Amino acid sequence: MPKTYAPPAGRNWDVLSSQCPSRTSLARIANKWTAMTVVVLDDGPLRFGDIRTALDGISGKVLTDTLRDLERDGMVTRRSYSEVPPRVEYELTPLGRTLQGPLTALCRWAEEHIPEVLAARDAYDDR
Amino acid sequence: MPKTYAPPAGRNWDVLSSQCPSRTSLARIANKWTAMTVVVLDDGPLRFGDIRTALDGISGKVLTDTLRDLERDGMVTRRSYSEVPPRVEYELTPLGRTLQGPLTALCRWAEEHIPEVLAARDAYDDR
DNA sequence: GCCAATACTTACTATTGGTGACCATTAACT
DNA sequence: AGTTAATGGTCACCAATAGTAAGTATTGGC
Repeated sequence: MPKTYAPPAGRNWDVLSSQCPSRTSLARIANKWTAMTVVVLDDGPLRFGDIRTALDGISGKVLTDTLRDLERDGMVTRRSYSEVPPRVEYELTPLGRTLQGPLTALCRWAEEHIPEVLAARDAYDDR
Repeated sequence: MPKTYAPPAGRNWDVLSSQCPSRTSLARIANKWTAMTVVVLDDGPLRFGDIRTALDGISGKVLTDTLRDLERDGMVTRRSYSEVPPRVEYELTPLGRTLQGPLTALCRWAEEHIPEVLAARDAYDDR
């Protein structure tokens, strides 16, 4: 029987409580590389190298770490084919797909509101 | 005349491009403290100390840094009253309020899906 | 004169992010 | 036979960021 989890007795899960495991989970998903990775995995499985290219500027180590963390938390699956050169594909799980809405929204926000943000920064730095 | 910004010629803003300023902005908002701060500022202005209490576990320095960055990017306003002891209130700007939807969704996701995440971690660590 | 209260600084340490070099494997060239 | 290229990593290292703990300024109340 698989283990199931419930919040601490008499409470609900609450990211605002420093003891709550949901806060650790928030820390993982509220991260630029996580957001970009999930967005990029939107159209089906991708190979490691393709993700690396799509995420323009990410280092191999950081991408490995990001994908492993996402895999551990059940958001992506890793499929490795015994070929040479090696081929490894990553794909969102159903759980991972539930993140696409919120994380895509974040990326869009950054793109849509960047003019206001840049203007605000100028104003602040000019004071 | 206030400065206005447009994306690089012939392109749109794109967080996936490492040169695009929207990626810096994504890095700021895709952050656990930013998310929690925006969520907590939902009901009107709050004092520094109240935010600190609500964010259970954040240090003074990190909260100061977070709030200053949000202020610089035009998402919160800081109002300081000349009293002793000092009183400083922080409030979301209209721009900051447009972040509430996406960031509240992230926090909720963390709370709602934490049982699945914990189960996935167990499964991964048991392999 | 001393303490409490608040919103910070400052100096320090720990953790994370990021870089560049290297590795194992085998097909395709020269 | 030796060399090159491709892929998905790892490793040792350095830089940047997050976090900790102590200190500062101000002044009303005791």
